[in-house]
Order: sequence, then structure tokens, then C-alpha cells
Amino acid sequence: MTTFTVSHRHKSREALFTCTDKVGTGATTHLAGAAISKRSTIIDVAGLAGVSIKTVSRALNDAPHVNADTRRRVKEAAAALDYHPNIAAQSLIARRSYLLGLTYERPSPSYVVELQNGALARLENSRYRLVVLPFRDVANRPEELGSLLLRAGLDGVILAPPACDQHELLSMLDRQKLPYARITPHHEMDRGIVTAMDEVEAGRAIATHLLELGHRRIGIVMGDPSHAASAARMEGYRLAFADFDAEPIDDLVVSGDFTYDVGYSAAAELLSNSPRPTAILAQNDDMAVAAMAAVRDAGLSVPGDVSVAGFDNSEVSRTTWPQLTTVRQPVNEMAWDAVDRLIATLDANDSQREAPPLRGDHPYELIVRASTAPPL
Amino acid sequence: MTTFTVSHRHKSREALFTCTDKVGTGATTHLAGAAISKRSTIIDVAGLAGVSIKTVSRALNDAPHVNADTRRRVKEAAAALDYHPNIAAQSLIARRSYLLGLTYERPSPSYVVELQNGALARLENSRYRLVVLPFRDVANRPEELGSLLLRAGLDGVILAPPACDQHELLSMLDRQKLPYARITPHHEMDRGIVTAMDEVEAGRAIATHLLELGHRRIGIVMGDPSHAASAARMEGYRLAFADFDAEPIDDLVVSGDFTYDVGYSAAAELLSNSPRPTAILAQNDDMAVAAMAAVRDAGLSVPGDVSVAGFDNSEVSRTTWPQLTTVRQPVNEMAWDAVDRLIATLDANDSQREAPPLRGDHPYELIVRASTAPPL
DNA sequence: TTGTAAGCGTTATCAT
DNA sequence: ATGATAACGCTTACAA
Repeated sequence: MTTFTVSHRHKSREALFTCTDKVGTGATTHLAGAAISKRSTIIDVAGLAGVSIKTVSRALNDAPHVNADTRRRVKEAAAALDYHPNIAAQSLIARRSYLLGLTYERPSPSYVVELQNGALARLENSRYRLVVLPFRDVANRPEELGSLLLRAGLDGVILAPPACDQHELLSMLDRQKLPYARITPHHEMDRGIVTAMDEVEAGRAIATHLLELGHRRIGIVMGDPSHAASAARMEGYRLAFADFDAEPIDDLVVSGDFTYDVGYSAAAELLSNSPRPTAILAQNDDMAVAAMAAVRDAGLSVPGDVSVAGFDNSEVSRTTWPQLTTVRQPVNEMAWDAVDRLIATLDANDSQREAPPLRGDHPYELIVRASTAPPL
Repeated sequence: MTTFTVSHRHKSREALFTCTDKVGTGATTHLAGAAISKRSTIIDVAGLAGVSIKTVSRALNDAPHVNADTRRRVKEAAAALDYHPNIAAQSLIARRSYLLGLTYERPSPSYVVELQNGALARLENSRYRLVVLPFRDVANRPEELGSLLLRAGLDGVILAPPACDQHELLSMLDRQKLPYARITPHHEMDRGIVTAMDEVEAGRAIATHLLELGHRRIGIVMGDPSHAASAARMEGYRLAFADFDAEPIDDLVVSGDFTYDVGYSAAAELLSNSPRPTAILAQNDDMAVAAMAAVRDAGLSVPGDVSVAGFDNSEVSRTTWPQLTTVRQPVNEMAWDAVDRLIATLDANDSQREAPPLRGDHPYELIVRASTAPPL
């Protein structure tokens, strides 16, 4: 794993971070900035259209009881003035910011992006916007995240693991009545909107796959213990072993944290056992890919000498070679669903409509690819 | 590349998307919702502390001319009431939403996450929040993105490629005086704040590396043509070839779009040439990893039979095996810098302070790893 | 159908 | 050092 790093710069260019000051050219136009130049307000539109501001409001919001001709005149005036309603003023009166927060903690990029894309997909063509609020080490400072969320002026928040399972955080949000949707496998603790996949059964499915292939000396790389999924998946593995009248070998269960680097060390440690494991089951794809690298760096092949299986069906599981056997976690759909139900809740509050069901379950999917094979 | 997909669900659980309605239990508390329950306001705090609202405002904002004891009392009252200022009201009066937008177009997850992390790193401990606004196919509908941005109530926006180079979009933003920071290699078009890396020289560096190893039949997989970087990197390749009194072989230059799938097909096409290329130079890491898969699926090895080089130093370049030779693009730093300069511009507008320099350059870095070697 | 006036929760202006 | 009062830009009563 040696890496050579060479830093180059073309001589004819400025030094690092050199800043060429171009102020004074036409390029500066935008600097006038929104803060200085007064954007036109509803009053300007009213003046130009020759009506009252209330009529402008009605006309622009397509409210009833407005003369068709008046409405047209108002809309023309608004267009002529490049009028855009002031969102802050609207939020102030509506007691709504139309802002949803998404909180997550440094998991793999593909997880974050899927999460985000799922949430954004639901938000498309809605008034809501998405504010991203990553937060490190929630387990040790839940109240800090709480006050961050409370001060962010959100209408609601999506909590991904592991923040979703922090009692203290949830209590803060409850106390301040900030609605939230949790993406969590923790079936026991029923608080707020919950969207989940059955992690236990998913874990059981992937372990069963290895057992069916004939593996018994299976090395297991655990995920971050602060994520409920880690224990749930392990529980699933145990159920699978039990189905085969066997159980995980203690020496072959090592801790990890869902990252590639730690996954690599963990896998290397597993491979140092003798006899060595015939398969490695990692609790996510990043660590599984690291395990594949460790196997090869040990002069062995995948799946010839050692089978490797992951979890998540993240992008890397498809782009690695050989492609990885894994379990698909429908992160995208779960995020979509969480947002959907959160918005339904907010709307229900407004219009006295019925609140949506609090729980949604999503199916996992075992995906068998080329990284697993029967043991020699 | 065969894939078996098996869908499982444990029999004892509800059907897909089953929703267990738990409304009515204690879990419903949060449903009271922010919209209904009145959060405490500055007036409540003033009442409890026995002072005027103005004093509360001063005390809480750490403004001068407040008795130390009064300040303490006010802060205690605020804490006792779980008081959090209403951001909408603050925004209304400050004519600031404290919202920055980040626009990007479906590039690889690692790029998005790096971009976002860089921006968020700068935003930490600032009042600003980040709204993510991905947008597909900007090239064909710049005005739609423009109106989306304009209606989002942003104080400023970060434009990643390829939106950063859409004249029409920039003109709309200029017209409405919405400040923006562009992350773009387009040195020619000087509009607004620009943060960039020298793509031409970076391209030259990686191509030079292959040429120095002795490769001449180099297959090139281009990036998405709507990104200015694609042409810039190619220009760099040409300069490098010229340095070696050579030039790219037309038949060995194929189009791509920065995605794995298209990268795979493109690489497969390159390998069908005879004599086949001794190296493949992809314009990003995702396509380079795809090329490695294509090489292996053709029964060849990397770098034994074919060397492969990428671009970006994205996470996948480190987690693939063998690790990929690439060029580091400081996406994180560029995003940080873009936000930094954007905020400085906004603050300058407010306080009549001097506007920041409009341009910032960032260094690339050639990273030689195990995927490249001399030709046989 | 349209307009007037009263707020929404802050911060800024001027007093005191 | 502190406070009454007026903005900020909009929507919602309530009149007309």
C-alpha cells in the first residue's frame, strides 16, 4: 500500500491561494448584493398596478374574489418589477420556514448521497427546502446537536443513525415540539415517525447465504457500536448460525466502525488467525471492500481463498472487482418515506387533517454477486 | 458481471410498506407540532426577567451597554423558558436569510460529499446554513435553475460544474443581484467569485506520468462534455504529448460522461482495438475504476497488461485494488474557499468593508499508486 | 371585489 | 443603562 505523492504547479501561475484582485471590472456587478439594492416589495407592485397591497397578495396567491382583469394587471406589474415575495416575511406570519433538516454522522459518502437524494426526490416540486446538518459524535453530545437543530429554524428534521436513537436528543425535540422522522431499526423505542428496514432479517439473510455455501469459519467485522444496526445485524447472523446448528466463533468477531481504514485492519487481523477464516462478513460495503484489499495484500484471492460479503449495496459494491455480494438497504426509499411522512404530519397540524401512520417498513434484498463462493 | 437478486422477507413481519398506526400512544406527543404550540418569544423573556424587550435583545446578542447583572438575569430567563430567537423575524429585519445554496449536477457521490463537506466546514460556527439544490441537465434549462435559485430565498449560492459556466444562469443571477461563487476552471469568463484548480496543468501532469513510464498507445476516456474540465484536461494531455513529440491517437479517444457504466463501455471499446492500448487514462476515478473492471473482464491484469489512471483522488481511488494512480483535485478546499469568499462578500456589503478578491487558485497533486507501471 | 388596519417576532431609533 | 415605538414585508381579519 505504498503511495508516492508529488506536488506540482506550473511555474507560470501564481503561488498557492494567490488572489488576483479584479475588483473594478465589470465582473463586480454582482457585488452590489441583495442586501443593499432594495428588491421590490408588495407595495411597489401595488403602486404600479394601482391597487392595494391586499389585492396584490390575493392576486399573486391565486386567492378567490379577485377580478380577472385586476389579477392580470397585478401579475404584469409583478413581472415588470421582477417581484419575488420575501420569504422571511411569509415565514414569520405563517410560522413556517419551509425548511427541513437532514442530520447524519459521517458515514460513507454513498450512504449520505443516497439519503440526501431520497429526501430531495420527495421535496421536488414542494415548497420545502433541505438543509444539511452533519454532526459528529452525537453519542457524546446529544444536547449540542439538539440546540443546533432548534436554532436552525426548521419545520422538521430527518434523523439518520445514530442520532435517531439518542433519547436525550429526542426529548429535547419533543420538549420544543420540533417534529422529526427517524430512520432507525430500533423497533423497541417508539417515538415519533419511524422508517426502517428489518436489519435483523437482513443480517440473517446474508449470513445464511455464506452458511449455505458451506462456510463455517466466518470472520465478522462489526460496525460502529453506536449504530443500532450493528447489534441488529449481528443478531441476525446469530439466528442464521442457529439455523445451521452452529454459532459465530468468538475469536473471529472483531470490532469496526464502518470505515475503510478500520475495516482493513480488522480484516488483516482476522486473516492472521490459523486456520484462517474461509469467509469474511463485514457489516457494511466499505469495510467489505477493505477486507478484499486485505485478502489480496495477504497474497490470497477473492473468492478463491476467502469469500467476502458486505452490507448496504452501496455504489462501491458494484464498482469493485469482483463485484460484492451484499444486502441492499433501501436508503433512498427510506429517506423519501421519512420526508413524505414528516410533511404529511406538518400539513396535518395545519389543516386539522389526519396525521399519517407513524411507522413504515422497507424490504431488504439479498444480492449475490461474485465475491462469494463455496470454501475450498 | 452476472448478478443474482433474491428478495426475502421474514414471514412473521408485515407486508411491504405496512404501516402500523400507533397514533394515540404517548409517541404522538411530538405531533402537537411547532405550528400549533407557541414557542416562547422575546416578550416572554422580557416579562420573566422584568426588563424591556430591547434589553433582552441587547443582552442576548452580547451587545454593549448592558449591566452585567441584567445580562445574567436575562440569560437565565431565556434558558428557563427554552427561548430560541425566531429566525424568520431576524431575517426579515436583517434582510438576510442566512441561507446559502449549493448547486451541483449528479456527479459521483464522493465529489458531492467532498464539495458539501468543504462548504459545511466553513459554515460551522457561522450563522449561515446550507441548502442543497441539485439540478439535472442545467445545460438545457438554465433559466429553470435560475428561477429555482431566485425563489429559494438565498443570500448567495455556490455553483459547481457545470452550472458555474452557464452564461444565461449567471446573467439571471446578476440581474437579480443574487451573489454567487463559482467553482470552475474556466479562467476566460470572469464573472463573480471564482475558485479553481488548474485543470490543464493537472491533466498535463497525469499524462506526463504515463508518457514517462513509456506509454504511447494511451486510450483516453473523456468526461461529460458539458463540464469545462473535460476539455481542459484533454488540453493538458495534448500539451504533455507534445512535450514528448507525440500526440493522442484519435482512435483511442472515446467519449464518456464521468459515470461508471459509460466508463465501462468506453474502456471495453478501447480494449477492442488492436494493437490494444497499453494504458487507459480516464478523466475521473469512477471511469478509471470501471476501466479496471473492463480490463479484468477481458482477462487482462492491471497494471501488468494495461495501466489505468484516473482523476480526482476520490475515495474510490484509494479503496480500489490495486489503488489508483490519479490527480488530487482539492474539492474540499475549493468549496471551503468559495463559501469563505462568498460570505466575505456578503459581509462587505453590509458593513461597507472591502470586498474580498474574486479569484482563488488551488493546487493539484499527482498521486502515483499501484495501477500504473511501464508497458511490457 | 377591494381596501384598511392589525399583527407576526425581531432589531434599530431615539429618547430618557 | 434602559425603554417606548417604529420599522421589516407579508397575510389575515374585518370593513366598505
